[in-house]
Amino acid sequence: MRLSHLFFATLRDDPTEAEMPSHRLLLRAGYVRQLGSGIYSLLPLGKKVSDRVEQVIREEQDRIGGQEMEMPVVHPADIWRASGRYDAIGPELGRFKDRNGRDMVLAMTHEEVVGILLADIVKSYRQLPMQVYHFQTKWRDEPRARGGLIRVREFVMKDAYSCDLDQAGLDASYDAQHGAYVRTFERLGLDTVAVASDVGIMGGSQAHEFMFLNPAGEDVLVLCEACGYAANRQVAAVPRPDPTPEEPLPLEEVATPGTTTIASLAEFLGVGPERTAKAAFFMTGDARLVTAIVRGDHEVNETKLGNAVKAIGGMRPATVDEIKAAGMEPGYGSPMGARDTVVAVDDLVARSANLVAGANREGFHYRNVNSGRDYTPDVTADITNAQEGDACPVCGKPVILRNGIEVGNIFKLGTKFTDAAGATYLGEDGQAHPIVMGSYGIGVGRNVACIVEAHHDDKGIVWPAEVAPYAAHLVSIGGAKDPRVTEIAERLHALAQDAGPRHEILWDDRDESPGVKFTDAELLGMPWILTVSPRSLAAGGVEVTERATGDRSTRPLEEVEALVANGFPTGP
RNA sequence: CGGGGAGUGGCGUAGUUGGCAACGCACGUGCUUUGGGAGCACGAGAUCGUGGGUUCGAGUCCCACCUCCCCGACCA
Repeated sequence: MRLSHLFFATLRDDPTEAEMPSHRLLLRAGYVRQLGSGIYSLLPLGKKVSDRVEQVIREEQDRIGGQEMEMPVVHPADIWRASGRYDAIGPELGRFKDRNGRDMVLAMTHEEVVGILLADIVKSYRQLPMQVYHFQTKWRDEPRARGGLIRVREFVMKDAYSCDLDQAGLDASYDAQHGAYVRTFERLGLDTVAVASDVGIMGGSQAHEFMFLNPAGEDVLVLCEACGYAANRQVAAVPRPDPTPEEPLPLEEVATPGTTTIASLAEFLGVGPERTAKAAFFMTGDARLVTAIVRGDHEVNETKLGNAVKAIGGMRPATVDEIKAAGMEPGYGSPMGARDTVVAVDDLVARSANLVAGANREGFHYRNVNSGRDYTPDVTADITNAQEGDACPVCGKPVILRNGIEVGNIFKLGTKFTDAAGATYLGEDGQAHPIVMGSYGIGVGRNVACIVEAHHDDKGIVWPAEVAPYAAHLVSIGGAKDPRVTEIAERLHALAQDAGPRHEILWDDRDESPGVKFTDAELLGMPWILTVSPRSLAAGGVEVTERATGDRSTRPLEEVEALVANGFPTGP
């Protein structure tokens, strides 16, 4: 490809809206352009990288027997009603009417369609197990897009669906996908860790997220370096030892003016935060006020809390008015004397005696509050976040906390969607059985962004060879002075073209100064930079520079021709 | 949706007490230049996010709205 004809433009200045390196570099180097919040065009370079990433995913899916297909972006709303998700999912599901006034949906995932296809096509146990996948555009009207390609509203996802006879079959498919994901991310140059995760809107019994460790990650991971335990903090259950036992003491009201935070309360009373209980208030999607009680030295984990109280339609922080309507005082709140609220108590609080808790009266707290005696929990469960240094639930060593970006996930779905679609098979026993499904997603664009996060330096992108849009970047200098330069560049360019798509190189044939060309070559990030100039010819050939290391050497023309035709060495 | 910030040629910005919209880069033409973001000359390009209002006069002041970014509640 000749750079003079490439539909792209590099930017000298950083766009102000781009904060993450991947966002900044993909914009500056001309891989993507933004159309709206969370909506991006892939320019030719970006499309090439995306295709290369897809190809890696495709090869690993095919390796475990996945069959590529393609399902529609637009679905009749009825199939989402049948699965219950039309109502269960909020505004992130895109909805519209067609010209006949029928409700339609922009797909955010494809379990419903797979279920319907299974009901149509699979009749016998002989047709299973089976896996299908596709690369398809998803629309998810996220509350907030961020980080360029990291979190967008429209994106291409590889979603795969395993279809098995029974739970044991699902377990095997799940393990196969797990292995495929490990190989996929390794080939993409992404260090990932698979963490146990919440099942969320998918339902089902087990799920893992593949996390790329990055400080800008939106998820917090609980990791044990000693034994390899890894879980999303949303679900990480770390054991908390029993507090020292004490006899319950009589309740005692104390004036604590101006102590609306645990820090100020603990300081005022001269006790540690672990001697206090704090209340947090949430309103569920099904309009229940939840009062969550955790110890002052912990924080509420909304995922655990939502699961514990079986919140339908999610949860949001409650408003001051909602809290007061239940008879509680924000800042001095506790379940004592409260009405019309679901009281969820952390099991550590339930085991801790004589805590300080709010008196539901401004400026007052109670000492010696005991769960069960002074108020009655509706639910007692682990509803707090794991913290750095907590004991690993497997080996007991201290855990560490890290941020991660979810680059893929795997879910054991079960029969939720096949039940909704009536997808059954006739078993050897002559009876109808529901098909057991799993679902497996990888966001292509997010992976592109994460690869840049992992592979860049202060000059630009450094693509791993596996996903680079071109095998090499050819810089020709001084063609006007020495006709051999253009001649050789033409020859290398043609040679690469004939060698096939994976060997294609990008030739900067523009009439630009050497500085501009070198700078752009480093910004664009092809793994190899070839320089042909009167100087390189005088030195005996073509200069070959490895982008990642900066190692450069001048090689005889024949040697460079062989590299271009047969492939460059892959990294160390 | 809550909090914070920003909208001025393609990109990055300046714009004073309200008084001719400016600068760098990029872009076009010509000449020079060619191993690390070249030089000179000429040139094109903006209804200053939108709609109201105040005023002789609004990029600037007031009101409303829209969009985008960042931090929180959701997910690949």
